[in-house]
Amino acid sequence: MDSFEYNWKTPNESAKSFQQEPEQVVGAASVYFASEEEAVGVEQLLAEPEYDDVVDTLLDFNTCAFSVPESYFEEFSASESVLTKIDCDALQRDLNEEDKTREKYLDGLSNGYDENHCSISCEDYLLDIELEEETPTLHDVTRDISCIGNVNLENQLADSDGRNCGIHVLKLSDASTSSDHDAVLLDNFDDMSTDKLLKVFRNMFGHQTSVTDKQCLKPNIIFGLQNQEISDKNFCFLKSSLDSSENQGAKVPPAGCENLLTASTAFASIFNFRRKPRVQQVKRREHIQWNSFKCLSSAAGEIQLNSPDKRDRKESRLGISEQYLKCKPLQGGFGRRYHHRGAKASSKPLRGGFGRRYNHRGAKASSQGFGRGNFQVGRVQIPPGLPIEDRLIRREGCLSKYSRAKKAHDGNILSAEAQDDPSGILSDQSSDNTSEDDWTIRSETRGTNQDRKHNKYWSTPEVLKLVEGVSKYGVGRWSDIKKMFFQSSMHRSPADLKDKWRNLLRASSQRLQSRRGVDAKKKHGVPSIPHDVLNRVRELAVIYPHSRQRRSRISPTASSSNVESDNQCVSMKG
DNA sequence: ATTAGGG
DNA sequence: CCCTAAT
Repeated sequence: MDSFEYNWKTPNESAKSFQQEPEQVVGAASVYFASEEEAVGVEQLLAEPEYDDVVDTLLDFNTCAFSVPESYFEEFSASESVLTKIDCDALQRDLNEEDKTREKYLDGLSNGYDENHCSISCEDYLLDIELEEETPTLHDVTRDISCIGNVNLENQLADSDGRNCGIHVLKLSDASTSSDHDAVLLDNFDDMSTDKLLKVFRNMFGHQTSVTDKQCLKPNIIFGLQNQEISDKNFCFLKSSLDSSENQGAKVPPAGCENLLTASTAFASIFNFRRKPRVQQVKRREHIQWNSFKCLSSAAGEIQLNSPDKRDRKESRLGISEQYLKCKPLQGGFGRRYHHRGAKASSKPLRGGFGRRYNHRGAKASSQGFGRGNFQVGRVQIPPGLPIEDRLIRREGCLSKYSRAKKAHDGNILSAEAQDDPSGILSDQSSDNTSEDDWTIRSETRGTNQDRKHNKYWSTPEVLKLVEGVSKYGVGRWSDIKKMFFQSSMHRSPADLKDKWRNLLRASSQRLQSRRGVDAKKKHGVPSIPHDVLNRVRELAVIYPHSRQRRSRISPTASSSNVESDNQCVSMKG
């Protein structure tokens, strides 16, 4: 029953509320508040000076997430008088207690979602903030909630005056879920059957309601219409009646709420639940972000507002991200991803530190010829390996012909090099099915991917060579080993040797290789390291327990006879 | 420039 | 595989 997804309450609670008397049903809120009471309740809650910190409590910029514990909702829905009579002490206590468990919520958020709590993404809202300084702050948004509430009040008044709410609802929700292929005409609520109203309600909020009273349904639907209209205005999901004589004063946001569009968009963004499937989530975010951007930009009169096709939109988004955010992660596309690596600009948290970046690393192109350093342009650190065109292009988010050709050329070289090594397994970049959520210019960079040097698995012969080299030179003289045993292979830098040795050590010290791990490797076609090799590694580990520096202090006589010869060999050579 | 060690 | 500090 994904129709409950947008409810404030958990599915269980919602189900429970369905069995209650209609009067007790406050009307489960959807993405938007389903009832005026709830909207006003939130407004009042946030407006209360005692709850000034509520916003801060709920909105944690460090995680870019909005966490609302259940207790709040209970407070919301329990009392008929909504929030004005909430026991302040109780709420405060809840807040305090919640401090402790808040991290748990947030952890849950970062892991996906927590069944018991609504997690709400505010990234879209933050994007809004980023785009325009005059974009409302959260306080503005909360203030504007009253605006939304007032709209409802006004319209209720208008409605009670006998005026019609002439509205054509062209498409209130996803067509696949809508059983109404025809537009629903809400010319007159009073003329509509209860069934029809229920249908409208379901289409609007995505779930059914047990409320059968027309008088209860009407405000909900009106309110939903207003919000939906406001939010999705640009996409014409709903449009005002063509008959202007009929709908005067009925459906338009009242004057003086000019910024309602923006505000409510931001508002809706805040309350955009994260519990939807990922794909939907991405779509929704894209939608909202574009909408927000459009609103803001049109206000600034900067860009034309043609509805973009997908590609244009993407480019625009890139423009936004590059220009305004400057810190969106840029993921490398190689088959196995160890960490998220991001455009290095984000080493410093953006805007007072929301968004902990755990292991986002800079996109690096440290091929051997260029050393391992980066250089920095402004706040953005650019990989040194790229030609200047590409550096600029990364900022612009579009590619010139030249660079395309260049990249293709590089890609050929890369693949040719890969073919050169039959034992190496090509990293398949195509299997990278990361969603469009990442802000990479993947479509452009794919094929070259200089973010990572290579990702060639170590073949058994290579491992043998390494072991041989270590037994000859000892642990730590990686450059020597590289020179002697890996001269031909241009990849495998000394550091790589060192890393591989460390991995070998790790593998060898693992008592019983977990059956699962081995199977997984076999499944992926990765040749597991022969046991005798691992044994040899372990031997060498005993012989050369530490790095070269330390080892030099160990008296050669302390080593076993087997090592003795090796050491002699080393000393003879070096 | 190399290496060790953390990530 | 990348990054940084240390040498």
